[in-house]
Amino acid sequence: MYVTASPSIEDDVIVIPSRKRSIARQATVTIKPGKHLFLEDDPADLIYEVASGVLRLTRIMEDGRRQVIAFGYPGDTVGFPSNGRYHTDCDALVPTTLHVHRRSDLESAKGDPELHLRLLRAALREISGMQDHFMMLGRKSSIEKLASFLTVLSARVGEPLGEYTQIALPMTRADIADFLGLTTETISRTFTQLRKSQIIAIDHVNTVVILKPVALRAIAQGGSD
Amino acid sequence: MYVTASPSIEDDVIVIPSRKRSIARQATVTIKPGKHLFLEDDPADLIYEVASGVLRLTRIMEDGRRQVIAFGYPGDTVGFPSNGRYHTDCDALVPTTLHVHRRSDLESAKGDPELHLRLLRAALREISGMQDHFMMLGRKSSIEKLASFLTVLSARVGEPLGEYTQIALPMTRADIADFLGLTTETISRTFTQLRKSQIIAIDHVNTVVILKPVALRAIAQGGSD
DNA sequence: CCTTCTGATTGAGCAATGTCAAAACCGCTC
DNA sequence: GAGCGGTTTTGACATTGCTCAATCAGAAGG
Repeated sequence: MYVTASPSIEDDVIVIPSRKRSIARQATVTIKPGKHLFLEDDPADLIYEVASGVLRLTRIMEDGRRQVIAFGYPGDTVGFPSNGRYHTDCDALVPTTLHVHRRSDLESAKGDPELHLRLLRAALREISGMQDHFMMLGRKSSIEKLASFLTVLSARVGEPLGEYTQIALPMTRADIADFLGLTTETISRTFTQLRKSQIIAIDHVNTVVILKPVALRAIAQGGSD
Repeated sequence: MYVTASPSIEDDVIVIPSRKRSIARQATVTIKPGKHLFLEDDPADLIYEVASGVLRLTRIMEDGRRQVIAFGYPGDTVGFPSNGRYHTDCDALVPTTLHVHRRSDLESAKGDPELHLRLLRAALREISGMQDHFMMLGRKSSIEKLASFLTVLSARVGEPLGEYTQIALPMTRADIADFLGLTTETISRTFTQLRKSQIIAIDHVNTVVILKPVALRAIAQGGSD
């Protein structure tokens, strides 16, 4: 089903012992675009915190249908295990650096309680975010989905550009489609629709400027009736 | 937007100090059908483990669109907080008993590490389950969604009935629809379709018998091409 | 037993989104 | 700067699932 020749972490990733001596086992990793950090069903020995860059977490059905579970931005924790295994594939969209934690340190009762608590908080944040995503996947129209996506990204990683906010999109239209449960064609058409109504401008294919954030948010929440 | 006259827990729920003295603060609660355990944005002081019964976790948009986030069956943990608040409404479909934990005990670093770890495990299990649900919401057809739903329920709470498996459905068609991102009409039509192809039998509206579990699973995973 | 109410089913038509195909665009390499 | 491969955009058409509406079924109460 899935790629079975699981690459060892070492193939793709450079592990650098961290300078920080306060937390003994912490280390830093860098990963190049397109390279996998882990695959579904790999034993989940390591848990990662994104320090810089963007990750893509995906699941794939036997017939090739794909769902992008999440994009991992700085501050996000990825690699939550279940039954000791990863439950998504994970690769990098851009050069990405990560902090690494050994699962055994975090999950066992004897580990650093501070770290322990951080993992729990991250998991709870993750659950909350996923619940938002449910509403989006299950109940929103294509334009509401895309508007929601851009609104969230804007708040999270938007950069001021004059009086507007600019967003870099390191993922393809197909990635966005698989994240929102749509097709690339629908994503493309919906971008065009938002552009024509002057709510966004598309500078480059991968660079969006939000011209009317209020209107965008209104659409995201279904206020376009 | 949401019901603002938040009922205090005491209105709906009877808290009984637990007999188990080993875990000081644990208590048991019972809740009647239709009664709310908590509402979205309530301060999340308590975390619950379902002991018996079924809960429904929902989120509602301003315009009334609803997403059922999950059904809480025995063994499930509900009430994961984020920023100290609940992020869904939660009510009971049938009489339900729950074990109660104070959040402060679980989340702070000083709480019982054993319990602490159980909460983390529950959160990780939750994340894993939600990831499955993403694929379902984003990428499956209506019949695949319903087949997946019945397959999961069958494994989780199916009861043998002769050589077949019977499933009780304490939720309405509308609940199933809002769980799967469909409408009641589509759910109804899809049930009919599965019944006519002899894969399930509908004994009572709320009681389904799985006649061909293999076929059902095949449909659930997209094997109906 | 009859009425009533709510939820479930079925039908007909429609709208949103998917599919298939072609064209345009962008970044590379030669 | 011409050619190439992959991505994006656009168009025409098909299909899935939704909307609106009618009917049906089952539970509760008089």
